[in-house]
Amino acid sequence: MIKTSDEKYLRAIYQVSTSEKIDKTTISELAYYLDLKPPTVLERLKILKAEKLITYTKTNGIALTKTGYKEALNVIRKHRVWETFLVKVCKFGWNEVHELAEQLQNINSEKLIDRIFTLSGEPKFDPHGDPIPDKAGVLPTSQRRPLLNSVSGCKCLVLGVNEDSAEFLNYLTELKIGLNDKLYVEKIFSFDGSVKIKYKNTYSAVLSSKVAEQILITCTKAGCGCKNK
Amino acid sequence: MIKTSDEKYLRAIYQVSTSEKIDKTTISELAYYLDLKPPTVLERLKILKAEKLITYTKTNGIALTKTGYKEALNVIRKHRVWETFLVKVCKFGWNEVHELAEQLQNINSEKLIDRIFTLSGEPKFDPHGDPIPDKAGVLPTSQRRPLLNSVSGCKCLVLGVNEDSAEFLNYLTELKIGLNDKLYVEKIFSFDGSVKIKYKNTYSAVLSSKVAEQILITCTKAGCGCKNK
DNA sequence: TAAATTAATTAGGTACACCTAATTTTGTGT
DNA sequence: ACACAAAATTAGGTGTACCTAATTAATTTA
Ligand SMILES: [Mn+2]
Ligand SMILES: [Mn+2]
Ligand SMILES: [Mn+2]
Ligand SMILES: [Mn+2]
Repeated sequence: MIKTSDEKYLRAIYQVSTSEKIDKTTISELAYYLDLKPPTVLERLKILKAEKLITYTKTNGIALTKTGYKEALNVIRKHRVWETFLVKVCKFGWNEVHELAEQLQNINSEKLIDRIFTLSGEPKFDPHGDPIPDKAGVLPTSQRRPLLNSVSGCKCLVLGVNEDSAEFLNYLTELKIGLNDKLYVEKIFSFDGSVKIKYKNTYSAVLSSKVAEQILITCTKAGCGCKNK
Repeated sequence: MIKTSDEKYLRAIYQVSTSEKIDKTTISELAYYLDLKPPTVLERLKILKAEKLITYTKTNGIALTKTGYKEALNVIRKHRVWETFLVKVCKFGWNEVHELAEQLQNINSEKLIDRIFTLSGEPKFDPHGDPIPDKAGVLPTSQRRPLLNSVSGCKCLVLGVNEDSAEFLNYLTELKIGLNDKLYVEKIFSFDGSVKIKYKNTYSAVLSSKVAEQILITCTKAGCGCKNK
């Protein structure tokens, strides 16, 4: 049986290893993500390895085994289903749910998750646009890419964010940018890569490249020539 | 700040000390209720005492202080609100929710409990008929007493049960006895105190005194002479 | 009231999830 | 190739929540 503590690590390993900017999943990356010290993480990894949930070699770093991946996706499912429930049913803001979902994700009842999932309208994506795996561990697909790689004149739809942090989401909320909003890319400043956008008729903003990198969009203008990925 | 572990003990102390059949709340009673050994409980009680959440003297046993009582009722509230949500909104059976609510009761978010409470229809009583304290810690009242103390000819309404255990609730469910059902007391066998009831037009059953003791009812027949309490 | 029983307490563990400091291994730049 | 920096590992803690076995105190019961 997989323990609460295992779940935390498996989710972290999944998140770190699917993150764009990290090539190899190392102990120090994991420790940073989990806000723990490397020896603590190493100790637990040895157990996960013994449980055959991960493999770990110096050359390839940390990777999930088939079983480990299955378990990781199950935790991801629980986390994202709870987040969706909190936003859709309980009317929380998308910036308020991540930490709470981290508590709720280790409640141990498949039946409960099923009911919460139904109550939330059987969602395919969570409030941050992240795909929710089905019970078999299959992720729905969507072609999303960072707003950063757009060209001026592009018309986009916001499909998600790369960051869950309340800090970042608060910022977007302040700018009145949310999931499924339409953005018009007015200009890209090649100097620093910042992006000027217009949206919701009256709003406009200049987003730093750091912010534009975190906003995931899909281009809705046919053949606009924006570089995908 | 009150910890998860404190909450568990405070709820237990409340439950044991309000239980009819236990006169003094002792370490061994608590240990039995919590399924722990006495030294473990004693150790924790020392901390709770230092935190001024309980008082403990050999003569009076364990008692909650004002603060401790406040906290205990808050956990009780969370537990019972979750149970109600699980039954009313998630369509669980009343026999399936206690253990799950024990996990959920330590989720730390007042806002979440408020939303769950609203979604459940702002209930005053949980699925077992137990009163849900309001946010100020005030319990709604209802005059309930064991079915055991009835007289033949009595007409009763089931308002609750003394036992949460799945085992007991399964038994009642099998007999088709549930909350708010009307029972007609046909006969009391003075030999062993068992109670013959008729209900739902077609059903009838003989309940042992042990069972009748756990079913809480209110008498709906005026002046039927049944001994209250 | 003395003996027997039961409850409370003390003493001294284990397992787990974390830590710091020290050492060893690995990777990089010149 | 060598020196330096970064990452991994080892060694040896801490605090918390539990345990058993032994002792002491309090209650019953004879
Ligand atoms: Mn999240
Ligand atoms: Mn999310
Ligand atoms: Mn309960
Ligand atoms: Mn209940």
